[in-house]
Amino acid sequence: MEPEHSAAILKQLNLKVTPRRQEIMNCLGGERSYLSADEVWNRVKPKLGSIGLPTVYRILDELAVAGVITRIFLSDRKQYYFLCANQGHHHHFVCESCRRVEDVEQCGLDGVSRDIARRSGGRVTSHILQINGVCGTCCQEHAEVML
Amino acid sequence: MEPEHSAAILKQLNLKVTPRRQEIMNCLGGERSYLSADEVWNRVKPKLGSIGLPTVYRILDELAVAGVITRIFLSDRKQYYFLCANQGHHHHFVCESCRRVEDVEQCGLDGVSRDIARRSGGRVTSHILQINGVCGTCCQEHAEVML
DNA sequence: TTCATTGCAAACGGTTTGCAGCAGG
DNA sequence: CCTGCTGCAAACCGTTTGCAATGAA
Repeated sequence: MEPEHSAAILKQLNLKVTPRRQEIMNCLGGERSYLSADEVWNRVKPKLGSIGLPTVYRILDELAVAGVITRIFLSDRKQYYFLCANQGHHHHFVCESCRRVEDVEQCGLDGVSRDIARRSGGRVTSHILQINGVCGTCCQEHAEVML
Repeated sequence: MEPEHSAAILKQLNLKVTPRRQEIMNCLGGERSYLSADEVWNRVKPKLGSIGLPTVYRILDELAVAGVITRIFLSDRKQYYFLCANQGHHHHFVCESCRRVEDVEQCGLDGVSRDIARRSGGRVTSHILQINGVCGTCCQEHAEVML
C-alpha cells in the first residue's frame, strides 16, 4: 500500500497520519493471510526501529472499528486481522498449509436467513463462516500432508 | 438429563461416572442456550456443595472434545458451551438477545467446496459456520433493541 | 501550542497447570 | 488397591489501561 493511499484513508477517519499507522496498514496490505497482533508487531518493528505492542493493538483496533480491516476470531482465542481489498460480502478459504487466504464469493447464507425469518420470525445480524482446507498449490506440492 | 443417560454416555467415553460430570451434563442438558464455564460453575455449585472452577473447565473440555457438547465462539473471547441433541451435520443460529440456540440444517457448503475444487484445485477439510441474530420471540418483544 | 499518539509497566480476566489428596471401579 | 478425578493456588498469555512523554497539525 502506497503512503499516499494510507494517508488518505487515515485523514478520512480523522486519525493523524503517523509512521506507525502507515507501516501497519502497509504491512497488512502486503499480506495474503491473517496476522495476529504480535505477528504484525514483529513485521513492523524492524522497519520502524521500535514500537510498543500496545500501540499495535490500539492501531489494529482503530482500523477494525473503522472497517478498514477485518477482525477474525478463531478458536485459539487470539484475534487475527486481515486487510481485504474485496469490499463486497464474501468469506475466506484459509489454507491450513500455507495460511493463504482466498475469497469465497458465494455463501448459502441468503437462503438460511430467509429460512430463519420464515420459520421463526428471527433476524440474522451477522455470521461467521470460515472454510479451512488445503489450497490448490499446496495440494500439488504436499499431496501427502494432512493436518 | 437422567442420571442413567449421562452415566451411559460417560462410560462409552471411558470416563468415570462422577457426580461432578453428571451434574454438569445435567445442567447443560436442561438449558436451551449456551453457557460460559463460570455460569455452569455457578449453577452446579449449590447442587454439589462445592466444585472448583478448574474442574468445570476440565469436564467441559472433555465433553467438547468427545463431541457431546458444542463450543460456541463469540467475539468476547470467552468460550461458551451448548449441549445439542441433534447429532447430524448442522449449524447454529444463536440469539444475541436471549442466547437461545436454534438448529440450522442447511448450509450451502457443498456448493462452495465444489467451487473451490473446480477453480483452484483446493480441498476443503473443515468449516466453521455460526449464525448470530435475534430470534423470533426477541424480535417481537424488543423490536427496538439492537446490539 | 494543543491535543492526539505512543511507550512502558503494570493490571486484567479467562483459562490452564502442577501437585497433593480423594474416590470410583 | 490403583488409576483417574478433583481442589487449590499459582502460572499463563493475549489483551487492555494509566499515565507521563512525545510529536503531528
